[in-house]
Amino acid sequence: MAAIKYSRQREAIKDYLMNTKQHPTADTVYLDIRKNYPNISLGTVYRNLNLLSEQGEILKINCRDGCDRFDGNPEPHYHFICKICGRVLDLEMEQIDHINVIAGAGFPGVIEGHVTYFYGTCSKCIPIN
Amino acid sequence: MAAIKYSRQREAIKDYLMNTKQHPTADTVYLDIRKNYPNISLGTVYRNLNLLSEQGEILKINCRDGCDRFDGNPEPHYHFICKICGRVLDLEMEQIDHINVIAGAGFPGVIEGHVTYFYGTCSKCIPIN
DNA sequence: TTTGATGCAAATGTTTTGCATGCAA
DNA sequence: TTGCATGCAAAACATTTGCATCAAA
Repeated sequence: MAAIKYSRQREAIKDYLMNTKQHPTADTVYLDIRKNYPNISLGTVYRNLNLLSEQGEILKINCRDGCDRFDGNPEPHYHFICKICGRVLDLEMEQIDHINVIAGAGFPGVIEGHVTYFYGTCSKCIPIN
Repeated sequence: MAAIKYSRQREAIKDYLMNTKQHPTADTVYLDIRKNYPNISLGTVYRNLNLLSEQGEILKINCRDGCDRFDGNPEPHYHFICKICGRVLDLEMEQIDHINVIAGAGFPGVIEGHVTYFYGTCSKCIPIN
């Protein structure tokens, strides 16, 4: 197993993610980090985002709008995706692991977890009557 | 709005999906359809898969293994993805729409639905002791 | 000094698209 | 005839990777 060495680029990426409530794409991370590290490459951003999510330090969100998004909060939590503006928001709700039991009833395999996101209209996109 | 005209390619794709329990990728659909329609193009397969799923005649599944999969059964239902072999299986379980209510509590927007899949080990991949 | 990390560019894999032609209505 | 659908190839996109070089340990 390869030892992980410090890199200021990785540190900057983690820092950036921990200080935003947005759920940026890899490209957004790249563009923003580049303001402070003009020489950083997109490959490095991808490599570090993958490394950090494998290490459990960040979350990789598959929101299915074409590209992955990243969340600096590694605690398992649910997300909401606005179908109007596309924003990804954190939801403050309990874990709903009981649905694993529901899914497992009568299923011959082993259910280990679930991936869930909610969609709808966010407060900013609700039309004012 | 453009009228939709019959095409035997689209019919073959829909037929193929309705008669399989697999959840094939676009490329798999293409390769299999090509056995009967050697001249069909991948572009046509993609165009029709998108059209059919927009029409609600099939389901597009974002299983997060890089490419989308398709399901000839358009009724909402849940899927299980085996993390060992990657197979996508249908789950026979009730709709769990109560989780929308849980997610909506205290959330300022409107929750309209959720996307969920379960993962774990399928019966064929459970090691025999 | 050793070895992981970087920057760059090229490659990859999936999906979309432009366009001339084919075919349904 | 009209115009949607097709086949083909090129393009678009997100992501990964090979490699020489840089820097952490």
